[in-house]
Amino acid sequence: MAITIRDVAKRAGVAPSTVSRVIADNPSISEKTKNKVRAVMKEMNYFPNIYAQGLASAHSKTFGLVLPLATDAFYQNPFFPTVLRGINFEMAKHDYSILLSVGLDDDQRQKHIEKIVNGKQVEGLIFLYASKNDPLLRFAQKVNCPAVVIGSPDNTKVHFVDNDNELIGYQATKSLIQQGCTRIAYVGGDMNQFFIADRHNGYKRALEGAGIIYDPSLIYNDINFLPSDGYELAQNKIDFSQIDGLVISDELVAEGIRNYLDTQDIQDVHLITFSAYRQGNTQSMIKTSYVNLNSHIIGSRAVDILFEALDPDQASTRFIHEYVDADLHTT
Amino acid sequence: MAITIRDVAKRAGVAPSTVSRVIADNPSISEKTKNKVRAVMKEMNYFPNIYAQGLASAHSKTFGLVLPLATDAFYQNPFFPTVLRGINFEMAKHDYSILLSVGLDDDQRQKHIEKIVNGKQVEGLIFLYASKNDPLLRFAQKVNCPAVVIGSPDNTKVHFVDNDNELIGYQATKSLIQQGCTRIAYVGGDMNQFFIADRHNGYKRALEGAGIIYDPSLIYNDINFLPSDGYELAQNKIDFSQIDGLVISDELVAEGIRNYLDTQDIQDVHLITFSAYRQGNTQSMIKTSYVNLNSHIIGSRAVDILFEALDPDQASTRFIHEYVDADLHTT
DNA sequence: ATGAAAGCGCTAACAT
DNA sequence: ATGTTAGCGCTTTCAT
Repeated sequence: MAITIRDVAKRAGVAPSTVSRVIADNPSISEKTKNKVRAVMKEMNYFPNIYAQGLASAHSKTFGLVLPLATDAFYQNPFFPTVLRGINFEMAKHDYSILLSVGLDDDQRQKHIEKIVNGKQVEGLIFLYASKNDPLLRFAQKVNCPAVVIGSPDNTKVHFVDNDNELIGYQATKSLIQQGCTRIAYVGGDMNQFFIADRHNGYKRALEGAGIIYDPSLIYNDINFLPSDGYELAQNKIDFSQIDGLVISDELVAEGIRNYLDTQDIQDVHLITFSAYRQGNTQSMIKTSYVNLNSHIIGSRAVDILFEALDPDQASTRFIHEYVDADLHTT
Repeated sequence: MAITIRDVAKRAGVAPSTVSRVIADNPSISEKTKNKVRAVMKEMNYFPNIYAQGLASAHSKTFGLVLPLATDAFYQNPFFPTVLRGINFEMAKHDYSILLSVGLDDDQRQKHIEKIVNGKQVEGLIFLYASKNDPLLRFAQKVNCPAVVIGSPDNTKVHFVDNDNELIGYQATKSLIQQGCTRIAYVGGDMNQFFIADRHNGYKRALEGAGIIYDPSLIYNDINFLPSDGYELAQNKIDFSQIDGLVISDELVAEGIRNYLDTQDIQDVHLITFSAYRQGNTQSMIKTSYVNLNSHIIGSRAVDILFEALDPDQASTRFIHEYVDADLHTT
């Protein structure tokens, strides 16, 4: 058997509860006692049994992280590790752990979530995606499990954190307009994804604000989120003689498009895209501006919101919808 | 308070221990009793408290997953979600959970691992990367925590699963030779990473076996693992008039190179690369063969090996080094 | 095949 | 400021 709180207490000449209070850094324990107990803990290489703590305190100090299905191209996007870094950062600060939701299909995933939520292994859930009519999210709401979504779900009765996609679509487009562009195309993606639709709406509003007519033939939504997709789109679909600016929703797609333009020596088109973080290492002939999405902040805010939601002071039913600021970088 | 095993027992007219046995599907309980108890569990929406189970049984049914630092380009590689899928699959089968290792630097990560290992929150660790002289791996060994590395670490006293990188480097190169190539370049990466060095060695051996002289000027190792890196390499460094074949260690890099070749209408060069899984959606002018690494199997084998390592029957000290078969696909 | 009872290692009143 | 004590909800001998 491993070494327990009683062993430490005995050796330190105090009661187990005192050791427990030292672990929790309870202010009612004198510094002197704390130091003595801590010395003994170190000396004996004592570590509290997390499951015993969890059982006794009814706090698992763990959040569940719900990922999209592993086949999703999502994982290849810098957004994922960036937001994960933000979550890590905040969780580490609070000394909380992250439990991954396991499962290869919705049914498996739901069973697992059910188990860890009802089994009190997690105190809350972070959804790392927002999809339409998500059964897992519905489940979390049904069992009244605190949850926060990263992205904008089709469900306002839930906490979520996201960029203001309409706004950044607007700002990005406006920035191109201010640089003198008048024929601006938009490369989006699946319009069922809200952030795509929202950025598109912002794009549209910016055009209207500048008195530029919205031309549906300049909208490219039939595309996935990989560089090769952008490359092929640029090669086969886009007529660059017709445009002088391009708003690109996905940064990997933008990379593919930029690659294509470089080879063709097309230089008279402005690009703007949205970036989870700045790599800064791509030298290109093309003028590429970007909107920094500060995705790591999205991650850390999501964690904070979950802590707020856990707070028992918050008797009332309310939902936090938070938008993280993005900042524009023009070149 | 939530509903407990006693509540179920009372309602089912049995002892708590009987309910516990039903949960564990203990064969000494009659089918009749099992059915009755299960019905009551369902009726009362009972879920066992995982922390209470863990405390009483001394089994957390959880493995820790140690990821590389979140800034790593690793996350953008299809390898990551693919191997994660394999891990998921196997863990779900065994009804185990995955706890993520939290922390933004080695020190934080080590503290966290120390806590979850000594605190009995995890029964073993899966390292999702292999780096030289890894302090976290050393730590796991020091505290005698069962661990398995995905990749080939510089440490043979540990379990690991990987592809046989020397062999697949050899096979890939040989395949080009059989297709008639004689001037074959190799695009690798950081030679400090063992899989890069190993694939390179296989490449070298294949050349020697065919009587082709190894030409250091055809080796490109100064490159990162993103499509843009491949693109730039192809554009600025590689003289395609000098070669007729190209072995490319990383599939994203290969994508970038292929993009470049497509734009230049260079078609008289064979490409071969290594792929975590087959996307199959890239139509290119270039002949691209690939070695399917079956990375999802690497993930599931890693989990199985950890279970083996946990098995108390294995009194002896031994280390499993397992190589997952890759298969060659030529076009 | 099932029940009774003793913990697992910790926290949290309640004392003092 | 610290000790005493009674659980937290489950598993697991040991009985029968």
